[in-house]
Amino acid sequence: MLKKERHDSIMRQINLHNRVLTSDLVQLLSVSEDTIRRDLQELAERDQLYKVHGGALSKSYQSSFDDSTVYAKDAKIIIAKKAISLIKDGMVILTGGGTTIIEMVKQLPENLHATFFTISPFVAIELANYPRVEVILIGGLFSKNSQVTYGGHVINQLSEINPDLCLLGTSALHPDDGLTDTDWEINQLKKTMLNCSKKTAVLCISEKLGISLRLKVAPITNIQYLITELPANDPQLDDYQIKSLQIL
Amino acid sequence: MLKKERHDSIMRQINLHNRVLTSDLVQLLSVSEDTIRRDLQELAERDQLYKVHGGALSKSYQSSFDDSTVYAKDAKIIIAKKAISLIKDGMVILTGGGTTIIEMVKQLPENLHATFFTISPFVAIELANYPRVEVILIGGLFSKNSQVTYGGHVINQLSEINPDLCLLGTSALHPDDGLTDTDWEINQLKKTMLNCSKKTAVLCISEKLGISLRLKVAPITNIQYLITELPANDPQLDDYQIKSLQIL
DNA sequence: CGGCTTTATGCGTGTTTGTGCGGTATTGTG
DNA sequence: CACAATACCGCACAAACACGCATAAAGCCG
Repeated sequence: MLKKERHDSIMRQINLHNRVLTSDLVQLLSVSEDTIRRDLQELAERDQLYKVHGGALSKSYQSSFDDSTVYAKDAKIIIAKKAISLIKDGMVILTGGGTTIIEMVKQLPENLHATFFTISPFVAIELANYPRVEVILIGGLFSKNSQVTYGGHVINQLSEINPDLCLLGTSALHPDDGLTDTDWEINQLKKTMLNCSKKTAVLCISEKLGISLRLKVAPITNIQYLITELPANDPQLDDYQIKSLQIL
Repeated sequence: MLKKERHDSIMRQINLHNRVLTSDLVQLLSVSEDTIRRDLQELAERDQLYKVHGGALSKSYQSSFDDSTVYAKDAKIIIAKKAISLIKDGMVILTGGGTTIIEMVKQLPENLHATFFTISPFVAIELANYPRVEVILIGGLFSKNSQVTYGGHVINQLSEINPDLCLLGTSALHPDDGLTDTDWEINQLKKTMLNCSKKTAVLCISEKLGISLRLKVAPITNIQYLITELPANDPQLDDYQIKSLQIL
């Protein structure tokens, strides 16, 4: 087995399970521990995973929990500013949840006049600070993990609205595989959000670029705007330079 | 389980609950007490949490500690304890918003198995900490003042459910005028909540007793339980000693 | 081809890390 | 003060790791 094949296999395992144990990989790939260790080290140097004693963890898993405190906050504020440039007075906007979106909401101009639909209670609470914004919280089952409402009831209600713009946080974005996720229900939800909206903007910190998870939400051609903290001409974004996608 | 995963798991617990007990974590993560203690120590050294005898507290506990600025908190905790005595495993419960209700939710037994409908995002977020509780957030317009959802859409959805118990915070309760309020929409909302439920409990700190506001929600005979921080035989409650109303 | 370097891998040895256990000290509470 | 719960300390041990070295395959070049 070639080194590259092994690396791919390891990355697949990681994206699938969010974690790998060195000992499991030894068995799976039938090579020595040292080899696996060297593999993980290399991949870690390339920032493709996060190495820990005993194995490795997915980067996206990583940042979804404790990082949201300080680490990526600056990046998220940059993203927020860019996203806000898409929002005009009088628009009807649908948002998902996640720290990136909440950061954006906090940066909105004081006197914005708009209508927001959201599936995230946190977003609703933040939006309540804006006197001229109408907030509609879409109700349904409340997800303990994602802290958004989900399930059939939410999907039904989404099918009754047609917002001008949908703002989505992301688990992963890949040039070929598009938008992907790990949770089936959230996956359905994102699909519906995307379909019911006239346009969709994806807010995505750069370290989630190039990653592909188990479940496919939508091809990249279904998205109109990609917002990252990088400048639009950054080489990391080269793979996303296609006609239908505007990069901010 | 990798150490880092354990740390993430602990941090998630803390961010949700604002506190963790060492003994709970031992069970949850199936490792020895020493290991948990070392974990907490490490996280404390990294300033990710605040270690105390018996467990740890969220660093931002101060922010939720500022709900010590919540008025009459001690009284509300007493009320909470009494209200919980009404809740049995398997019940379907509808709650309103307000600090009293939120305080109650925080005091719920760890392993409660129940279904909660709520119009308050805050309540939903708190309830999400309980693994065996199903949370349904009723969606609709989001009120900037009361921080609950309201309006026709909420009323419609309420008419489709029939919970065993409705828990209501109160603006005012009067022996003759019953439950009253000042806001027209919230008034409609409370009426509907009361009507759709099999039984209703009113959570009310004593100083709101004997007050009557502009808009009438319901006569006192429509309420089954009155919960205050006072003992049931307190003279202040004499006026409420009627057959249909049980005072806790 | 033969000699040379480069790259990838495995093995042996000593080190570090993570975890549990037993015993003892400390803390909180009635 | 007594008692239980919790914390701390040192030790033991296995698992994971780092490093140097040996080996072998692959690549390169005159």
